[in-house]
Amino acid sequence: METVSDRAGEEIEFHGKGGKTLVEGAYATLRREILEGAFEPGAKLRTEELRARYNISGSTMREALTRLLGEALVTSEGQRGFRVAPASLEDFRDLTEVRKLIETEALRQAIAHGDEAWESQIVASFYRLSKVEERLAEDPAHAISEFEERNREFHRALIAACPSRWLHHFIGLLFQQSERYRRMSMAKRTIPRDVHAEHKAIFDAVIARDADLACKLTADHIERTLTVLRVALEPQAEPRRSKTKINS
Amino acid sequence: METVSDRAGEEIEFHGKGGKTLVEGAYATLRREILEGAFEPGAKLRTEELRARYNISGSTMREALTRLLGEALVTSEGQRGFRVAPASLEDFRDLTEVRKLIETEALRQAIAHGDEAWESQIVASFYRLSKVEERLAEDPAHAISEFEERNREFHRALIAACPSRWLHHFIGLLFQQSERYRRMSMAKRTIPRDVHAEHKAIFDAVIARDADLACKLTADHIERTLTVLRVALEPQAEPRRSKTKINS
DNA sequence: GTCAACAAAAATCTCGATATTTTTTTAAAG
DNA sequence: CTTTAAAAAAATATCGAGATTTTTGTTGAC
Repeated sequence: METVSDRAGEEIEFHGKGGKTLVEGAYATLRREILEGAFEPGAKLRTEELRARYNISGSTMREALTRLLGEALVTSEGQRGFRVAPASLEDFRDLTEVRKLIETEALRQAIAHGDEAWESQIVASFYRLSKVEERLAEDPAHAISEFEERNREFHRALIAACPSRWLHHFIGLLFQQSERYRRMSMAKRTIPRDVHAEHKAIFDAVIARDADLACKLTADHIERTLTVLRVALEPQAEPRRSKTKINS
Repeated sequence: METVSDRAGEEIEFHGKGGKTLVEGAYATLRREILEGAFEPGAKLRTEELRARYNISGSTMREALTRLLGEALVTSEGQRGFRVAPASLEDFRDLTEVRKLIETEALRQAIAHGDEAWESQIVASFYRLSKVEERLAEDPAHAISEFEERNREFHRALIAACPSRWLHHFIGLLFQQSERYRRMSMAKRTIPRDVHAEHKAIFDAVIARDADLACKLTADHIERTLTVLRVALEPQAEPRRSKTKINS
């Protein structure tokens, strides 16, 4: 089992999936670290540095970085290497709008096509999500990653019956992008928010097969994270900066 | 200037862009070759073979392949290499539906936001497209690549005023995916089709800022290529195959 | 002091060879 | 003749070093 050195030189595991290739391991680990904010948006990603961090060779590291390029989590420019994808309120606003458009469409199709197996998967994932939401109030720092996982799983279950592969693909990309901002939003939590109540409302509407209501609630739900982050950023709005880049 | 060996061992140019890296060169060339159908959907892409074809090393070739992975033009599985992304009527049907959803939304936003500069770019690209459409009737085989380029440019110009980066990104991916099918559809041309008239109608509606009409026409325009390909495939529908993979 | 040219350092990109895994072939057994 | 097992071949994945480009630092002229 491979290991990688942590920030100060500790060693953390390479996410013990046996059959995987080194590229896939480095890719998965770096992706998570970017999403969790271990690397600042826009930060330089030196191959030599990362190569050493993950104990792999340069070319292998480049291949892992190139994968993240395809998910828009890193950028690469000509002859001057890779960077973490920049983050901005404007980007998140855009992301949110497109997500509303695509995810509500997928939800509508899922409600139209879904069978009992689909429903039961929603029930199960909603239950699992609810459990971790309780824990989130007590121990936010520790439960947040598990919350993210179950939140993703719940949202995936909702639209699982949508037959469009391309909608699923795009939603996956957008959801992942949102995760980065969502974590920032939770870190700077300013507005009190009953996420569980939102999920419950969506859950009820979907099980009741009320497509219009479910889509409306989902759109509001997606929008709300943007509002929270916007409020968290606006008060300290320095008039000098116009583009409001986000630096964690 | 690098060269690559053609099918029978000839040498063709590496798309003479000077400042590019070898990875970018191989990536761009292979992408075009896949889109043009030089490699069959689902075909194995042996690194050794490609490496020799483009005169680059294995790791560099892998990096180029990984880029195409992010654009869903190739697939990669665990420890068994890369393949050209499969193509199927079902995939094209899905692609078409999603494209209609996203591209009409972008067009609506473009019409709402567009200024005079936007309009003039549309006029220019429509003119350029019209010119090559004339040539297309006489000399299809030779004009097709130029038609594809100008067609892409026209469609891009139409939605250029849409402010959403993510819509642009997805539309770019979907348009590229469609290109592969579009070329198949043109090769097996069965139904007579006045593409120029379709473009003209869209052009007029957009310039008149009639969003509803423009979106309707665009959706029909996108749908029509699907219909053409469907008709071209259905007559020879062998009852044995259920999934109707497309093998050029 | 600022700018430019040049040199040194650092980083990126590329290569060719090796280790590992999968696939094919061959041989043996039931 | 089919199935199983072992060996050989082919293909993938990985490495570490070298070539190329960008960035940083220094010197000298104006």
